[in-house]
Amino acid sequence: MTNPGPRAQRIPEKAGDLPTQYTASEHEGRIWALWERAGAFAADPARVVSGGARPYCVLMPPANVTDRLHIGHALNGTLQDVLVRAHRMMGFETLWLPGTDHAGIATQTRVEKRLLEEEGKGRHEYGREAFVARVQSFKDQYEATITEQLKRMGASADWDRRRFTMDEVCARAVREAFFRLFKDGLIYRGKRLVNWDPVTQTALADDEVEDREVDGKFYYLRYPLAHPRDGDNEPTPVTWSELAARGYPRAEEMAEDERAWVTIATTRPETYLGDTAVAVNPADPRAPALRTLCVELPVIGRVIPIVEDEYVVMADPESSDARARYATGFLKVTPAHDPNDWEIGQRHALKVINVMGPDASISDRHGWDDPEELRGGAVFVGLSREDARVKVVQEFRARGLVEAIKPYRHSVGHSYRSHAAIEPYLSDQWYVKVTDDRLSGEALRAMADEQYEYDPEIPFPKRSDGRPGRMDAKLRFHPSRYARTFQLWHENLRDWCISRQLWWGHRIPVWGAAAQTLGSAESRDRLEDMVAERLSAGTLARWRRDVGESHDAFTSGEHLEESFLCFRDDPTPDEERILHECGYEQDPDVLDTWFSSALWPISTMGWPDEESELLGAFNPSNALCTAREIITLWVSRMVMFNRYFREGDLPFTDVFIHALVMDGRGRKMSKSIGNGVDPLDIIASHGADAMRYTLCKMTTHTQDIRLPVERDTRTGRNTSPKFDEGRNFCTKLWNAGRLTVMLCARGDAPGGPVKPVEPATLPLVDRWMLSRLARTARSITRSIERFEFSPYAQSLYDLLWRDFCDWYLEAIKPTIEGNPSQRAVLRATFDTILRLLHPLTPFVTEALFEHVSRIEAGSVRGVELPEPCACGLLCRAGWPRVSETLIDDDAESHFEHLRGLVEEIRTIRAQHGVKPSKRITLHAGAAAAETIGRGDGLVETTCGLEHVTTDEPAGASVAFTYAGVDFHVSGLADEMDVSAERERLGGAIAEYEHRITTLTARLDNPSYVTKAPGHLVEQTRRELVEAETELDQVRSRFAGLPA
RNA sequence: GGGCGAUUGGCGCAGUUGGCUAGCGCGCUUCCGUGACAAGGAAGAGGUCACUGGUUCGAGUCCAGUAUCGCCCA
Repeated sequence: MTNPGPRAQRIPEKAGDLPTQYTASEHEGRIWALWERAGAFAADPARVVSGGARPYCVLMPPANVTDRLHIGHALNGTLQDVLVRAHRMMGFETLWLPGTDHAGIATQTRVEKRLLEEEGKGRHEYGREAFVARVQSFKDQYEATITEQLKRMGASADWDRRRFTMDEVCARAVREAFFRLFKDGLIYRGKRLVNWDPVTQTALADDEVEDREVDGKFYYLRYPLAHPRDGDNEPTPVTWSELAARGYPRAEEMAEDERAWVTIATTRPETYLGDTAVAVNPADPRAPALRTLCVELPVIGRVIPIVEDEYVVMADPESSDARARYATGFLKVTPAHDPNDWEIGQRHALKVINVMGPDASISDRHGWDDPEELRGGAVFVGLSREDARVKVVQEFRARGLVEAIKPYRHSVGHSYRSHAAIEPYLSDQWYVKVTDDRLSGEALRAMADEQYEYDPEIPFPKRSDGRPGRMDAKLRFHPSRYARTFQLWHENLRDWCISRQLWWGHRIPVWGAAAQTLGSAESRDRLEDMVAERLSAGTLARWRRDVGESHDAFTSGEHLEESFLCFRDDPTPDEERILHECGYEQDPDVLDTWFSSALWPISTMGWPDEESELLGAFNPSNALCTAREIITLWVSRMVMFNRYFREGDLPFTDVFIHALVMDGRGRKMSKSIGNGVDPLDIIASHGADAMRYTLCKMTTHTQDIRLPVERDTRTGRNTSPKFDEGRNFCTKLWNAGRLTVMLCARGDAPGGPVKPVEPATLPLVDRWMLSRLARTARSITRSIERFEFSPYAQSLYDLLWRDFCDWYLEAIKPTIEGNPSQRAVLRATFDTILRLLHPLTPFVTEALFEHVSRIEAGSVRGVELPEPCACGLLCRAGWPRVSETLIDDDAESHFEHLRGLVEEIRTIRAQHGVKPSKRITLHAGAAAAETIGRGDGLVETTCGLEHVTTDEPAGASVAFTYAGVDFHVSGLADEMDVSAERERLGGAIAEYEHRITTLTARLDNPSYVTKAPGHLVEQTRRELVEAETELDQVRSRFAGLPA
């Protein structure tokens, strides 16, 4: 480190130049500006492509533009920045690619809400284009805020490469990906029950639905029995006597001329309007008697069959299963409004009657239009589902058909965005066939072999084309248990609904029409020409869907075929005209946000342009840092898409799953509770480095993070005392730097070229310090590789505070002046610490480096500190290479021995109330004195000794034994404090006695002696002998005390 | 319902293949304004490692079960 560059010519700093405290706000802005001006975080893909450097790339999970970042994002960002800064220093060509996500439904909902509050208008009053423009400006605002927050945290991302999921580059990738999947038959349109959010009026993916416990009721409704309809005649009622004749259990107990009924139990009476069957378990004793019979739905008069299906839970009041206790054995089947009923409907070919509109009110315009039924049912049309429920129960009650109502607590799906109860809703949606082996199979095959759990029950997904089905990629999760989450998800995957009835998002590039209906012969010809031409050019994909007989009543019986055209690029105005003439319309829906997020690893790098340097240099990327729930939402989809579009390449090789940040009471941070924390608030109260240090320290592989939140009454901002630790650490570091600068400023500067200092020739403390340095450098480099963030922070804490400050700096104070070798060690050590620490606390280390890098001192053999690039900044300096030859076991054990002695003496001083400034004398035997002497003054300096002597003490003294050797200290006071000494020795006796008991017990156990490893038994024996001698000595001293 | 995690001094947490006289930070007690640092220094007090069994010479650590809390997916 002697490189006498231009900086080395400058006059060394004086201590007075540095204040005694590190005030983060005085440095952070200035240092960020230095980094930015130097372009320190810009990645150069050309260096990778040309083979000039190894790549390291982290993709920042794009933050939603719905809101400011909270402390959870700060954690996420800190961990990534640690990885990125460390690898940059290690010489990798490093890219950290930042960006934001348009977050379709979340953003649209927020903007709609805001517009409604501020301007009293809904989105339809603006129109699509104007509304999207409003969302756009909302997005701009939050994107700027988020970027600012990340920069203030010190995020060393390549900001010039920032992307947004809806910018042009990303949109192109979305368009191309959709086209290819469509062409390859991996996107289809399906009529299914979807999770419908009636407030935002869009379909939701399964994972956007949250289950919540709700206090509801079970309604017991009687459905009158009838014979199947005979033509248009009124249905014929079934009486109890008739049922009795059919062998229906206990029917004879009923009034025989009265009309018979079955009782169904439901939590949603309003859906009875869409019932198309009643189901009973075939094993139910009542089932045979009911075969061929129907029920007649009250009020609307629909006659529906009774079907037998094993799904139906049989009634059992004694059962431990709540469903059986509440069940009657009869289940109303509403295929259009319940996913389970949908399945039953499919099995029994039942009609599907949708009785609700998109806002979940009862409607006669979305599939329920039987005029006869509507005569009676008109009273329900237009009611909300809640009002309809009340009305239905009223109508049933008026007819004596309500048997009971019981309270019932059950879980109901709610929209994660609007929090409205989800309505299972029948609609046409686009799906990605992720269950296809080309997608989910590839995701499983991506897993690193040692993380995949083989199950003999589940055959390993072999490729459909017969290529080997072994793991061929190396996707690893950290901690490894999350691999299981990933695996189970893909083994139980369902197709992914990707259309959203929103305006904010990527519009689905499909034009659709009922194929046989519209257009003149001429325009149809022109359409066919256009299609043929585009098909051969590969810019269009077509799919015809045979929808058979429509479920919708208004087209019932009609055979339908629909035609869909997917355009690789936008149709020309001419083409659009033809499309319109032939009845084609572009799908009004947009894609699920995760569709564009899934492409993030490649879209941000320029895909589908395969020539893109970024793509070639940095895909696959290295580490992805994210939270647990993201494994299924995002990681899975990125893996599937990256492999599909990039011939099996992974989006990244390692996934680190970090903790969830909760408040002090273990609750998730949320807006509604108001326990969220803005990182800028913490930066204001503690500084960015303190925040980063603390978050990192809390990141272990098991625990979620509890963060007690306090409101600072002075500023009105949230803060947390948790961050004090980080702030204290920064202050300590600052002062260590301050002292280092001061100590190095004294004495003569080395004149001319100096040979590197040879560690073997140095005093004990220096050899010990270098050994500790080498050990720590090795362990933290390993911690970073293993995503062990807490041990990384912890070992640097120990190195800086416990080793460097508490012992090294204290020990060298008297000797460093006029000792260039020691100055070299001091400087090299502190410089190394700064570098190792930089990824964690970048601002304070950069600020100190400005001073430390100017220190003139020689180099130390074995400590290589590569100079920063031209910018001279620590963030572009090389990772320290501390040779393992510096690890010196002898120096460490000698040092530990002396440290123990020092602590013994300090304890005696404290117990005898000796003032810190008071110098005392240590009396030791010749051998011990020699050992102390080889410590080069360590003992004398660190426990306030006047000197060490082999003479017997003349006046009052205190005797003690350390490591089996007798010592005395004198000069504590004029007279010995007898009561203090009695207390001290009494405590020591108790301790030795306890020790001897446990050691003796261990050795008395014959199996310990025979079975435990020999060296352990030996050690135990040695310790026992030592303890026994020392106990004897302490006892005799205690006895010898004056009364 | 399936999967995963946690339970260690007053509080927040470490403890990697079993060898521990169980560590760290905050807080607490006593002393110290000493020439880096009071956001500091020195010395202390404080824990039957949730519970019950098992394996082992030896269990905070491994196994089984119980209880409580939490997360993810249905």
